[in-house]
This record gives sequence, structure tokens and C-alpha cells, in this order.
Amino acid sequence: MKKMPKILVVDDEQDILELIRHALNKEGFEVHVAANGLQAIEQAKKIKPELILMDVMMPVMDGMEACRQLKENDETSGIAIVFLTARSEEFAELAGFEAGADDYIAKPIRPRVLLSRLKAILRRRNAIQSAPHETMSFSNLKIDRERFVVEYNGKTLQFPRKEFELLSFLASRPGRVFSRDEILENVWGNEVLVVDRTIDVHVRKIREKLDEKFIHTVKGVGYKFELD
Amino acid sequence: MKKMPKILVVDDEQDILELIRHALNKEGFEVHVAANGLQAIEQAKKIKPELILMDVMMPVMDGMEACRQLKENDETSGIAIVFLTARSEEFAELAGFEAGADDYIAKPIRPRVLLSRLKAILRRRNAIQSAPHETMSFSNLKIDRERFVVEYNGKTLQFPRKEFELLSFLASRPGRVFSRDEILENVWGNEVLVVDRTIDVHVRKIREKLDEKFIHTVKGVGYKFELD
DNA sequence: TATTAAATTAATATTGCATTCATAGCGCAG
DNA sequence: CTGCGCTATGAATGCAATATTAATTTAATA
Repeated sequence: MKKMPKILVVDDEQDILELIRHALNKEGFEVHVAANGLQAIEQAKKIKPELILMDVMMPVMDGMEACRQLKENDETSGIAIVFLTARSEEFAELAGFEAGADDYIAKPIRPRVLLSRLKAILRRRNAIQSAPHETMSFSNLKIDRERFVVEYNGKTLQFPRKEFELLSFLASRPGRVFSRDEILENVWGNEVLVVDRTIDVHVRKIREKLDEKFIHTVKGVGYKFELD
Repeated sequence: MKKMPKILVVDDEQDILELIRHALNKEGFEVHVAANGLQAIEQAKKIKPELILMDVMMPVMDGMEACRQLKENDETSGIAIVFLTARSEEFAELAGFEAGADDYIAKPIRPRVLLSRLKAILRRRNAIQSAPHETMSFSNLKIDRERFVVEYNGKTLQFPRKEFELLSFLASRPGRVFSRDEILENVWGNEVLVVDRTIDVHVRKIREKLDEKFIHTVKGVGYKFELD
């Protein structure tokens, strides 16, 4: 079994704490809890979680202050911090990002959203830590994720965002076929509703720019990236 | 026509039931209904829907309890469950989350929102549980489910979907004879009405591509995959 | 806010496959 | 040898999946 990430959940409401704990546990996370900012900092130093999910409003020390202190300390500055806020506007006012937060989730909590956001953040973290693959190179094609450009036959091409992301997603695993559902999940993300013909249109645009090469249709299944 | 997902809608209020049923029907879903938790469980076992859309508050057995029982049963644990809640009450949502719900939708119901949420959840399901991608290797034949190609004598061959699925089904248990009924069950799925001569035609096509090797006829019984 | 680009949907054309059909072949029982 | 039950084969058909183009909505930028 793969080692599952540790998550520290911080909230002063016992009920919510318990429920979140239980839910995350069921997904396989190693969950720890704390009831306020002070406890959170203490716990964080001890167990070194990958991520802290923290309510903003708490007694003793609120989430914002706890976040600042965690980000200042070398031991804990690498931990991703996600806030729970009553409403999304509130977050902007409270300037959570300035305090160093990585993301926030607005209450009321939507189960799917919570899980997928946490997973997305963890994934991104891992990707950043362990992927020197920022740019992908093939014979006459280079996908430079850092500069956000594609070099094809020596020429540098600017791709619109979706096209670029679609291409680099497919190219991330050459040969492997992805269904439209998989593509929507990975390139578009969770809450988006787009008709799947949309993908076809983007594929078409990419093909135009890359002379019909690289992206192949597997009828009834999906698309794949492959060198000829 | 592509096989549309089955959705079971559970609510004790007849009006709402009808409203939802109508909206989902129009989108092409196959809609079934139940009036309470008990009926829901019963129905779920019978028709195996992809998703259950269920009110929390119901007589006889409420949604929360029904959800727990559905998630405990192996037959039904894979079904996505979405709650209808009267108001976005945080606690109820989290409780539902714990009970194993996939999402919830707050009343009053807006058909558009309902549809897009349901579609998103179904898409996610498809994306995640997409068929096992293991590849099967034999002496001079490789069936690569990930790339959706067959390698035969070093040459890479593109197979149409049905041919590919038929071949990989037979090859999943080399030597074992499958009756046409078994093949239809597994490759076509029990919903589809297809004359069984269809299988013969696909077998023929596969044989052409693989030089009459691998697939053998057992007269009066069926077909089997076997190395010579 | 006007202007332009990009993303998405909608509308239509095209193609590749799955399926059926019609017919021929094979092996076996009588 | 003949008739029956099965499978093989090739060709014809209908339709579902994709390609393509145009139109519309959304987002970005000046």
C-alpha cells in the first residue's frame, strides 16, 4: 500500500471535526485533529503533515495567525494550508493568501469538492516536488510547460490555454489512450460542465498547428498522443 | 444509441418525483423511482442504477440510513449517491458525507443545476473506474489495453473497438471455451440485443489480422483463444 | 467600454464500424 | 449420398462517433 498523506484538520466545532476526520479516514488519509491555532502549530511540528485543513474562526488563536506562524517556521513552512471559510468573499477580505494559504474551501462544504480539492493540492505539491518533467521533449516537438510554449520543427508556437493543457496532458503519457471522460476530468477539472464535443474542437485546432501529427483518434474510445 | 445511465430517484413527495423524472428523462436518462429508503434499497439491488438521487427526509426509512445500508452492501456499494437536502445545512451535509454520499444538492431544485451536477458525478465515475488497463503478453502477441493496440510479430495493429474487446476477452482466459451467450454477456453487455452471428463476423475479422491463429472454433459450443 | 481572442456550443457532413443478410461450406447422422 | 445443423465468408446497410465549419458565449486586454 502506498503511503497515504497525513492531514491535520483544525476546527473548534467537535461535530464537524469528527465528521471530516471520519470521511477523510475512509479515503485512506492519515488524519490528525486539533481544536485551535495553538494546538495546530504544536501538532504540525510533531507529525509533519502534508496538508492542514483549518477553520479561520477559532478561539485561542485563529487560523490566519496560525497560518502566518506556520509559514514563518522553517520546519513547517512547506506544509500546504487550506482554509475553511464561511463565505468566499470573506477570504479575500481576510487576505488569507497573504498569510500564505494555498487554497480555501467555502462553507457549506460540498463532499466532492472537499475531497477533490485536497487531492488536487496534494497532487500538485507532489508534482512540483518530484517532477523534473516540466518540459517534455520529443523528436521535433517540445512542450515547455514553464514558458507555456510549444516548439515544433524549431518554430516556437503560442498555444491558447486549453489547447496547451490538452496537448500536454495527452503527451504526458505517450501512447496511452484517454477516454473523453478522463480528459474532461484531468484537463477541465471537477465542477465544469462542458459537452464532450468540445474536446474534438480543441483537438482539431491542435492538429492544424502540428500538421495533423501526434494526436490520434481511437474511435469509440478516445484520443492518444503518439509519434508516428 | 449509446447506453444511457440509469438513475434512481427517491422522494416521498410525488410532485418533486415527477418533476425530476421529467427533467432527467428529457436528457435521455433511464429514470426509476422509489418513495422511501426501503423501496430504494430494494430497487437498487434489482436495477443496479449508476446513481441514486435521494431526499434525506422520508418516512419509513430516511435517506441517511438507506445510504449507509447501500454502502455496506457489496452489490450496491459502487452506486453513486446524491442527497437532496432541504437547506444547505452544514451538519446534514457532513453527516451525509460520512454516510458515504458523493454529493448533495440543495432544494429548491433548479433543473439546470441538477443536471450538470449529476453529469459531473457520472463523468467522474466513468473516468475513475475505467476498465483495467493491464496488458496481456503471449509469445508473439501482445494485447495492450492501455494503448488499445495489438502487437503481432513486432507489428503494431489498430483494432476496432469490438474486435479488440472480443479478442482481449477471449485472451483473458487462454484455453477456456466461451459460449456465444457468455461472450455476449461480457463483451456486449446484457442490455444489448444482438444476433449471435455477429460474433462470428468479428472473429473472422480478427482471424484475418492475426493469420487465422489464436482463435479456435469449438463447434456447437463456442470459441476459445489458444496458442498453437 | 469597446475590441479581440478564446472557449464552447450548435449544426452539418463524413466516415468507420457494427450488424445483418444471403449464401456457401463443412462434418456428421442416418 | 443426402439432409440437417452448424460455422465461414463477403457484401450491403444503417447508424453512431467523429470531423469540420460556423455561430455564439465567455474571458481577457486595452
